Parts: sequence; C-alpha cells; structure tokens
Amino acid sequence: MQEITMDKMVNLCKQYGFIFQGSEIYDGLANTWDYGPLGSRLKNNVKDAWRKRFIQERPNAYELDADILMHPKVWEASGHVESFADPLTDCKECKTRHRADNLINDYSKSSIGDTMSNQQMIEYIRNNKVPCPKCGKSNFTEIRQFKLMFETYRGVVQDAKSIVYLRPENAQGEYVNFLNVQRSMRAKLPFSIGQIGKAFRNEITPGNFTFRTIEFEQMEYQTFCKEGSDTELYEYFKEYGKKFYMDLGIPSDKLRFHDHEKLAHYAKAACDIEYLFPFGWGEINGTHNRTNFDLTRHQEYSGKSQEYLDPDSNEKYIPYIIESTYGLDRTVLALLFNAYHEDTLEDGTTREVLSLHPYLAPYKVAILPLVKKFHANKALEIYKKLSSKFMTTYDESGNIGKRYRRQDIIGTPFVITVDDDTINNNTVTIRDRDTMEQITISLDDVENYINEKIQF
RNA sequence: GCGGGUGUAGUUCAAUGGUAGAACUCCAGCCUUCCAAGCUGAUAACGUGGGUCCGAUUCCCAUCACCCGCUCCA
Repeated sequence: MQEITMDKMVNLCKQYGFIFQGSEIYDGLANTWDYGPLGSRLKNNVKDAWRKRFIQERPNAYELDADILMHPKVWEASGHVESFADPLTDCKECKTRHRADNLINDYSKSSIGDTMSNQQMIEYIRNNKVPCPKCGKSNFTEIRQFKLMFETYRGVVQDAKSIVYLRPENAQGEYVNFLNVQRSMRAKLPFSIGQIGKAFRNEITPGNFTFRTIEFEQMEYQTFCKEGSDTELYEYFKEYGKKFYMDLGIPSDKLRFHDHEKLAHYAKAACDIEYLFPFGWGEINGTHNRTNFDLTRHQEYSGKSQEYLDPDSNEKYIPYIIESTYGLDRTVLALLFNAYHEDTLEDGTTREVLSLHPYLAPYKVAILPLVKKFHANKALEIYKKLSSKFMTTYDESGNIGKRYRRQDIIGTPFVITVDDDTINNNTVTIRDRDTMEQITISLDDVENYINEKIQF
C-alpha cells in the first residue's frame, strides 16, 4: 500500500481520462478543469448516489434546478454584493495583504471599520498609523475592492443597470423558490429542497487541483423547519452527511467534523466535514444553521411575504433553514484519493487499483476475449448485449493480464473473460476487482450477478 | 495578488549555444488459453512571445501554466 501524491493523482486523472486541465492547448486557464469520459461518469454517479440518499430516500424532499442567473436584487438580499467585495490593502513593506476593515477593528478593538467607506478606512489607517500585523510598519496601498462574484451583462449594452451575476452559491435558488415548492408539492414543514448545480467565485485561489476552482459544482440541501427544531436537524444532517460519505466507501478515520468558531453573517452554527487529503484536511461538506436570515431578507427586499402558515397551530412564521452543502468536485477528488492504492500480488508484481464503490465506477464491467482471434466475435456479442444494461467496455489489445490491469486502474469492478467455454457451454469467468476472486457462471446469470453488486 | 521553485513526447527522465535520446504507455502486426512476458513496426516533445547572437531548447526579459508558502475562501 502506497500513499498517492497530488502530482500522481493529476497525472493519473489525465492519463486515464478522468480530469484534464481546462483549455490545455492554450496553456490552460488557471483553476479550471474539464472532466473527461471517465471523470464525468464518476461525477454523474456521485450525483445519482446523492439524489438517491437525499431526494429519493428521504421523505418530504424535492429536487430543484434553478437558473444560474438570478435577479441582481437576490444578491443584495443575500448579502453577497456587500460582503463578497472585500476591501483589501497591501503592506508595501512586507508585501502581505490584509482586509482594511479587519485592520481597523483589531486596532481599535471595536467594529467601527464595518461602517466606514474605503476612503474613510484608508484615512483612519494613515492618521492612526495602524501597524501591519506582520511587520509592524504602517505603509499601506490604497484600498482595492476584489469582486468575488463574476459579473456579466444582459442585453447588448454594457452598463451598470444591466449587470447580472453568475451565482456564487446555489442556495438562493432554493430560497426564492421556497413558497413555489411548498405550494406545488403541498409540502409541510419540515421539508427539504435539494439542488445540484454550478456556482462561480472569482477567488484568488491556490488551486490544489480540483479542490478549489473558480467554477464548481455543489450538491445542496436546504431543510426548512420551525424555529426550535433547527438545532436537532442541524445535528441530524451532520451525521447524515458523514454516513453518506462512509456509504460511498470512505473510512471514518479519514473524515472529521470541524466546527466553525467564526461564523458567517447569517449563521447560528456551522460545521464542516473534512477529508484527509494528501495536502491535509479539507472541507468537502458544510452544514449551517442559517436561521431565518435568508427568507427574512428576501421578504424585506422583495416585499413578498415569505411566511409559512403552520396548519397544526395556525401560526404564521418565517422558517429556519438548515443548509448542508456537498462540494461535488471535492467529493469526487476525495473519492479518487480514497480509492487509489497499489496491490502487491502473489507473484511479487504490483497493480494500481481504484477501489471505487461499484456504484460509482465509470465502467461496471469489461469484456475481454481470452484470445482475440478465437473469442473476439463472441465477446463483442456479449459486449453489445450488456451495454444496454450497464456502462460496459471492451478490450482485445495485448495479453489478458495487461487488460486486467488496465481495468484495475480505472476502477472497473467486474471483468468478464470470454473463452472456449463461453462458446461451448455458455459460461464466462467473472473476476471481482477487490477480492480478486474468479467465478464461472452462466451467461444468462451475468446481468443479475452484476446488478446485485452495484447497488448503492 | 505577493515571495520562492518548475516548465523537453501521453508519463518519467536525458543531452546540447549548431533544432534532441531513452524507458514506460499508446497504436498496428506476430505470438499468447486467465494478471503489465517476448518480437517487429509506427506515432509522438524543447509552454508561448520577445531580446542577445551568424545561430537559442540551452543565456536574458516578459508572459502563461503548474507546485510550495502567504493572502483570500459562507
């Protein structure tokens, strides 16, 4: 068993068609990555697994597919327009970067920085000679605003009135549709809205492969509930999330909870699930108690009531929201790291294996003719038949051992070898990737056999 | 965005101020009746743009990308 490094994973992903660098032939666009044939299968299988656990198997859970572009006022109500543009200043002496408001608040031991304009902040810093926390000197650049939301324009004229934003999170789509879903599904609290979709953040990012990217996909889950039941649900979803990851095959010692001490403006409580990546612990899920902040703000900004009429008590109130967001790209990356290992076989040779949960594997089964010139026709016939049931692949090139190994590294759980017995007796050999067991079964039983093993 | 490092076939590495060599992979063929065997053949690279020079993959500058650290990060 050998630890895999980030470099090795990037190469593996490229080599076998999981993940490619974005716009590679133009030297890449920083922090964008494209999912290849196997990567997109894997990613879609993760989405399906999530849908099964969170939409299909939980009562009162509904999926939504909201647009990426939303009314600009949504982002004013959510607080993003304000807080996603941090006032930053650089220390000219030691080249470190700081948030101007934090410098002032820390220096003054108050929160006066929060109410100042950029001009006021830089004047305050210069008048009071606020020191750099790193080097102690006070020599800062002008404040610059870093817009963390991507902007674009609707219509053909670029002006301030036509700005729309690419959403920096999916959640607002669920919030603005809260009453639509509630009414159309005749839903009673507590109920959940889940959504899988892309979000965009114009961050200055250090990368770590697909761990942090400017365009990313989230699997979000918003549970609307009555105040008072929020804490219990919050705890419930933390555990439910951890169980989801364990069901996907990640052992508990590679997972941990990380409670936030410093909370975002909307949150009453926040906790991450972290996975132990080669570069350290990294967040793959975040669960937040968002209180009734979001719906209250939308009621305020839209002028439309967001209250729920509780049929049990006849009370009207704005629900609390428990949000649990799964980073899809990060989950895929964690699953790839978790699945990778090197096996040493009895003969002393090693094989690289992706022990992905069979449900997640890009190909469920590979069909190999034992000897091409004798068995290829029969194997192709079986390949064609199984293709209508599962993601299936076929390989006739090289010797049989080499073809087994090719499937090992891309995570294919089952390999079927077609030999003389297949032609004469209608039986095939199936090898299980994880146990290395080979069994001989009738061709007629293959479909059921595989079907049973790939359930999630 | 700052500091440091790196950039040669798909991958891992060589060599060189006179335009590059190998291994593995991949592809085709031979062989092969259950775990990367062997043989033959083929494809394939100096990140990009400037500068110095008779001549740059090599030296210099810029740029782009990646890595490490900072910063940022609901």
